[in-house]
Amino acid sequence: MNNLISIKSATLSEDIAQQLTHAIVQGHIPQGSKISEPELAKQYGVSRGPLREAIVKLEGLGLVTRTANVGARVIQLNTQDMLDTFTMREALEGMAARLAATTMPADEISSLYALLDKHQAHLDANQDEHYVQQGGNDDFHLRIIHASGNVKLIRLLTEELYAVIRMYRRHTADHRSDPRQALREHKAILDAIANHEGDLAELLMRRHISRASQLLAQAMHQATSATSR
Amino acid sequence: MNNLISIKSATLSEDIAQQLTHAIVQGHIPQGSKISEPELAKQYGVSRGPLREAIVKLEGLGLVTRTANVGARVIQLNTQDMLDTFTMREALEGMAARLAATTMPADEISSLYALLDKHQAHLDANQDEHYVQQGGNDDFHLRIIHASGNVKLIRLLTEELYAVIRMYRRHTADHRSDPRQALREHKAILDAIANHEGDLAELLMRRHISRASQLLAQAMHQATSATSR
DNA sequence: TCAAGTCAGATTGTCGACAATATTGGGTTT
DNA sequence: AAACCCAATATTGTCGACAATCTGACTTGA
Repeated sequence: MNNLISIKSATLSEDIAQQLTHAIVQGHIPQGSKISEPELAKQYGVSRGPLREAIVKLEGLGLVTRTANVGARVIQLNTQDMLDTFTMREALEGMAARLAATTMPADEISSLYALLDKHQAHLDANQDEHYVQQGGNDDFHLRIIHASGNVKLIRLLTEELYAVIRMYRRHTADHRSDPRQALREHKAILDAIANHEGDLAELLMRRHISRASQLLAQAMHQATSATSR
Repeated sequence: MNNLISIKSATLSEDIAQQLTHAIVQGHIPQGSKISEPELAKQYGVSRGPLREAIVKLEGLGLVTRTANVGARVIQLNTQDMLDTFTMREALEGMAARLAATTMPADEISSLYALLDKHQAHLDANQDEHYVQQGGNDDFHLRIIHASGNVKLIRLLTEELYAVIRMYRRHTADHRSDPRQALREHKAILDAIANHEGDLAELLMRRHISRASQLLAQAMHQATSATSR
């Protein structure tokens, strides 16, 4: 198995951590599976030292759980954890939207309006197919977060929490019932930010995320009841 | 130098991580100082392996920053980072208070009222000296957080963020201008929770933390301008 | 038949040594 | 005197080997 993405980092352990994160988020390493240090070390062609460091980092990201003398396991997504995570996200991204309403520069606002137009055009041209914007510069949520200007908040959301959030969003994308509704909500949030209405921006962002989590919970519930049948 | 607290963990690296965290939060290892792996390894009587693992964990906690091929440094507290951190805390603990308003059981509520009475009595008996409640079971904020029932939120606040928050609170405690005001605010928050008023509980918790951060910012500003004089 | 105990195999935790990179101090040049 | 270069030194990154612990199958006895 070869690594599709191979950005040379300064240190092996960083490399491995990135590759492992990608592999887990994309589902190449299945949920709940055990992480075998000797096996992965051989696979990536490194010794166990850097690999262990990478695993410790993944534990910090909440992608694996470690038990002493037993080893690491990839987390298993489940509805309750998802709801808990999205509640946190609601609080944090809500705050980010509030802050963005006072700090976002005018040109970034217009740039975001352009982005939403692009999304709109994509929906029109592709029979409402969901626009894949995972993590890239076209990710509306990431743009808002960065506009908050709060370094700590940005770091927490984009570096520590977003790996797990992305895993859940991968599911959302498949089961999203109405991408146009999401786009409308994005537009409303951006309007509030453009008008410097922090309270409103926060409220709308919260509702937007809350709604997404409810849709996702439904989808996950259906999925589990289907497999258990 | 001996370790005051020595709770035997299953693994050395956990031990070291805990001891280092304590040492940094308590200021035994000064801010901004470099972490020398050989030195600390000798000091704690372990090899560099587990020590490095501990450092990686501390990096995840935001207590140190690491640079490839250079090493780790203890973070340096400064006003901007503090404000950023407390803004996050505002969002998260505000949410915790909101959740607690619907999930906190009646006996825990009475127990918390008793705790506040105890704090009141302490203030009456000790000429308004600030009651030290760092991290223990008498910590009002921690009790609220746990009452939220959101596992992810609890983990984030108590395990990942609280180390840094405690470092800042250590300063607050010294410069707290009016502990009775803080107590009044705690009481108001608890009242809102007891009445199951989630909106109000969140609002009050946010104001409470915001006020604390402003006081702390003032204190830190005075401290820096004093030393630079 | 089943439960408890035992033992081999495999995996994780820890260590000491080597390689790669950064830091330093002295010396040289302009 | 200041700036630059280079070598010596120290520190971090990586590796392979050993020790401690867990896992699972087999044996044994009730």
